[in-house]
Amino acid sequence: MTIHDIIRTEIFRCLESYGLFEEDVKVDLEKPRDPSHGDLSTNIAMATAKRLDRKPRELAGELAAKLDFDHDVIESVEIAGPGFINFRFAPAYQVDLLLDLWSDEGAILDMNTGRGRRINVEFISANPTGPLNVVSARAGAFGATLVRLLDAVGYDAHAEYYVNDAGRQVMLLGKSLRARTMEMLGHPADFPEDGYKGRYIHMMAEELIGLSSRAIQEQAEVFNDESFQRLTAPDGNADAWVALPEDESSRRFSKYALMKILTWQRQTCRRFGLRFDTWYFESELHETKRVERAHERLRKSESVYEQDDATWFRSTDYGDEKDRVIVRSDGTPTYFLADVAYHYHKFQRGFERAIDFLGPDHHGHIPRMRGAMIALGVPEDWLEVQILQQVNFVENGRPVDMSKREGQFVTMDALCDDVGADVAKYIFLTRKPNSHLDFDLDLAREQSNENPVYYVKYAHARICSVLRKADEADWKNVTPSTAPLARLEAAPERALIRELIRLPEVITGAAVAREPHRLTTYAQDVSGLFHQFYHQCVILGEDRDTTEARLQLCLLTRKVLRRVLDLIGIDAPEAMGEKE
RNA sequence: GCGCCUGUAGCUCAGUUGGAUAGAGCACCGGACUUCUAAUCCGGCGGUCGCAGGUUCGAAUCCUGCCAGGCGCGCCA
Repeated sequence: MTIHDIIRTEIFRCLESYGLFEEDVKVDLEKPRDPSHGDLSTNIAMATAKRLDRKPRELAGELAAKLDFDHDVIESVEIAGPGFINFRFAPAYQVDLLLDLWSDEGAILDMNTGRGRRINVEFISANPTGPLNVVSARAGAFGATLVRLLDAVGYDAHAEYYVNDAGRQVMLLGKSLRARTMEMLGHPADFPEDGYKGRYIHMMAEELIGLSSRAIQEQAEVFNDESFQRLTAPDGNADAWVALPEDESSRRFSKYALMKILTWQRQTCRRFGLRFDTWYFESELHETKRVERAHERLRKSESVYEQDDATWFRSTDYGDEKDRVIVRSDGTPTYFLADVAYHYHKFQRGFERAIDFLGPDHHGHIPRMRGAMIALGVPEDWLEVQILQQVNFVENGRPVDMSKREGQFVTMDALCDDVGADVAKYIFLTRKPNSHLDFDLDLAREQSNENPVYYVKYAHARICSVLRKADEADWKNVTPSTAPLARLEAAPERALIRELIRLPEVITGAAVAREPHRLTTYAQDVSGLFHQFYHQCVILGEDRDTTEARLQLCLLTRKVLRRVLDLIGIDAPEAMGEKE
């Protein structure tokens, strides 16, 4: 029985004498933001006053007098403000919570909301037509942290990256590379209209020209280790491809470009600390006939019709603005149909839920995709879409153009070079998913020493330092335990403890609400309270009992910070390096 | 025109899902290093929560209407 249950039960017992029962009223318990208002608070008196024709504050006083609790759990019950009833936990109860935190078993017990259910989280899924940009970086920070959060609360979360390797964009990429290569080889070549003009195409062409067909095959060998087996290098080399008929030539260049770009993208991801359980290739959907089968299954749902030689899905039945083509009049399937097949396969793979992180330019896809899933017989709430709003980067006081085609954009690698992966991840996770964010690159660079992330890292390093000093002073094998922790009564100590025991609630809340940014807010709060505690309370002091208790508090704080930084995906340093 | 998102301190953003006196960081002003690391701490300055109504004991939070900004409305992906 949690403390919430204990309090609720007791409130309901008292309410019976007013003729109110559990089915009549909802008892909300919440944590007051002001610590002087206690640890939990209820508005029950205000919520029922009207119905009982009473004054809220008077009713609160009456109820408070009737409530009877074990003093080892609830220390006091007070009324305040317009009619709040505030509960203050007994120190012994808080110590129990702290010790739960120390033993992983206890903490996990509280976090068992996932019950092992499989959940698929798809993020980034950038077109393989250029280096990953900062929008992908934001998605990476969110997606990876959400996966860790879901795992932390007992889900079996799966990180997935969808590779659109079958579309026209990849062909266009190949044609762009072909044109650049031919240019460099002194052949006249028309650069495709809307082709990719980025510098990376030049770099790729330059590198390619010197390569033998054997060297190209060797480049593909790096894929043997992971889930990239689908990728193979094209036969031959640049000289040979240029001599081929245009179609076949473009195909070879596309294949090569795809291989190179995915290699880059994966490297960038690794550098950013991102790991994917699956890289799912669109081409596989076509080869395995899943696209066709999805088509047929949709057809059976009777929400498909023919018009103007094309096949349409009646997505307006599901709230879409207009119906969508799934097979073009030339007989080829649309991207949408492949995407439907992909998501349906996700469902078939046994995930009880799928979360997609999408950019704001894709929000229009939600109704049609949801509709298609429902038409295929997938539960309505199976697909969950999180829209990550655009990142607007500002450099030299000007917005940075993000178009890949024009080749002017901030890459994820450049971001790592500038501010470091840790700082970038942390900053992305200080914003909630649907906030539009302006990221001033110049400021991020300049401020890298004044950045909030260092505040948190420093708190951790500071604890490590104190603990090293303690070790030298012969405090070995300190472990949190009941009696010393119960001695912590100074205000800064109580405030820190109060915050630490929120950990399970913060993790659960962040996971359930899909709001990883709550972690950075929490890390900031814990760090701040630790810094205050550090300044106001001498840890390694004269009194051995006090020292022991405070060292235990340090250990607990460090554990909490580590856990949170781990979830955010950044390093918890033992010591801070020299300031630049 | 329709749809989605956003509007909170000079700037960048939080605000525990409707609670009590709206909070951080940066910037600015003033203090604290002979000390367990000052990448820290303490104090100050700074607000018609875009505007106007509504819902109720109570609204930054919910509903409606405006205003402003971003994005989307292809047999592209």
